[in-house]
Amino acid sequence: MNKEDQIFDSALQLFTTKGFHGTPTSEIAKIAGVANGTLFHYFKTKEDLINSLYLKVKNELVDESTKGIERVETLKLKLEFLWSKTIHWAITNPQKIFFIQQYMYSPYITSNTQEEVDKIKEVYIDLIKEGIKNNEIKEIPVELIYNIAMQQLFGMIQYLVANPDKFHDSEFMNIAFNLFYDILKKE
Amino acid sequence: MNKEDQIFDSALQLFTTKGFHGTPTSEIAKIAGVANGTLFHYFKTKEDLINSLYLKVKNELVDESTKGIERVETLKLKLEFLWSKTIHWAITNPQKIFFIQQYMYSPYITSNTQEEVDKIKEVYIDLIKEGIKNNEIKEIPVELIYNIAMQQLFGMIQYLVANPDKFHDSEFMNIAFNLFYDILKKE
DNA sequence: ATCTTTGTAGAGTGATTAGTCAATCAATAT
DNA sequence: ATATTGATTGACTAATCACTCTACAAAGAT
Repeated sequence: MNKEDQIFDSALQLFTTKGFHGTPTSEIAKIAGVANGTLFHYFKTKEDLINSLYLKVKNELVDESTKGIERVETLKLKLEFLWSKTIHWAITNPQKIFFIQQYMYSPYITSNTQEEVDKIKEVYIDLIKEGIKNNEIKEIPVELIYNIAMQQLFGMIQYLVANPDKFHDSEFMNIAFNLFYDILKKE
Repeated sequence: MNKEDQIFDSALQLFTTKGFHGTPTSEIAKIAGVANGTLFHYFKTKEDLINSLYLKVKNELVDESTKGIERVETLKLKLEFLWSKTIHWAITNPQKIFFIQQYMYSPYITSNTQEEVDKIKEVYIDLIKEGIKNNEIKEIPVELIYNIAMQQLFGMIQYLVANPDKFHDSEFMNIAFNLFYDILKKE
């Protein structure tokens, strides 16, 4: 693994467990196995590091959850695909989802980064818009549906991280998905 | 206002805009209009301060949203009562809800504080349990329903803070509540 | 072969900060 | 009156930290 990724990994771990200003760059470098100065070769400032990390993790989440979705036919199946892929990614990367939850409202994430993140989420927004147009999703402001659905999904993930056995209970997962789908679908 | 509350106010404002370690205690004291030493008379450490603040704000949220609920008759009306009271409180105290969202997953909040917070939320849990017993709420693990409902509510609040005019659109608010109620209610 | 760019190191620095401390001050009790 | 307790102050300190700087190594480019 290259040094940049080693720094990312180390920063992810430390920022989630000790907070942004609670983590010295020297410790990030140490855990990453590089010199302090090397960190500043790859990232101009500590803020630059956390912003790059946030963007990277968000991108990974979207990429992982949408990879292969074009082969899925109906909207409902697409939503189920996204829903379960996201949960799967979250369960296997609890540190990353925890990082997102912790820093999505943080002042260390600049508005510039937030704008970049907003661009990424267009994939989801487009899907919702299409669903509304085809009369499959409720006619409610897209931003609202997106917010509610995302937050609800986070709530589900939280529960599954605390109760991992449920993740393999397919009956449960089916009910769980419908909890998600029912708020979106037009009856 | 007493000095302790002045410190709380100042800390709330600074922690949300500059982060925990991003805010010097000296600045908290300055904005609060007290001496640096006074802060440490009321709070043993800076961590003690943010934990006390978190507990205080969470308590306020629950108190404000449940005040007067005993006079409401049906479960559905109780839920609507809670839902709209919470939103109202959030809209009039955006700084506080922002603080909660930002620090609920933060490592600065000790597990001790989290336990205290868990005790407070029992009010909501009891209501859900009662609803399940009376066949009015879906038979799904209480923790899950609570998580999902809360997170969804946060999503709604986020949207309303960004679109404040919608808050006075009663038709919209009605649809919005049903978005919340539908995931809970047993059909 | 020589030059240029890029990566890596880690000691050093100037600035900042959480928390202490000794000294008053105010209020209440005895 | 006197003692006791708690409130308040702000200068001080020991430690820490983000970032710089200089030096050197490796790898391409010419």
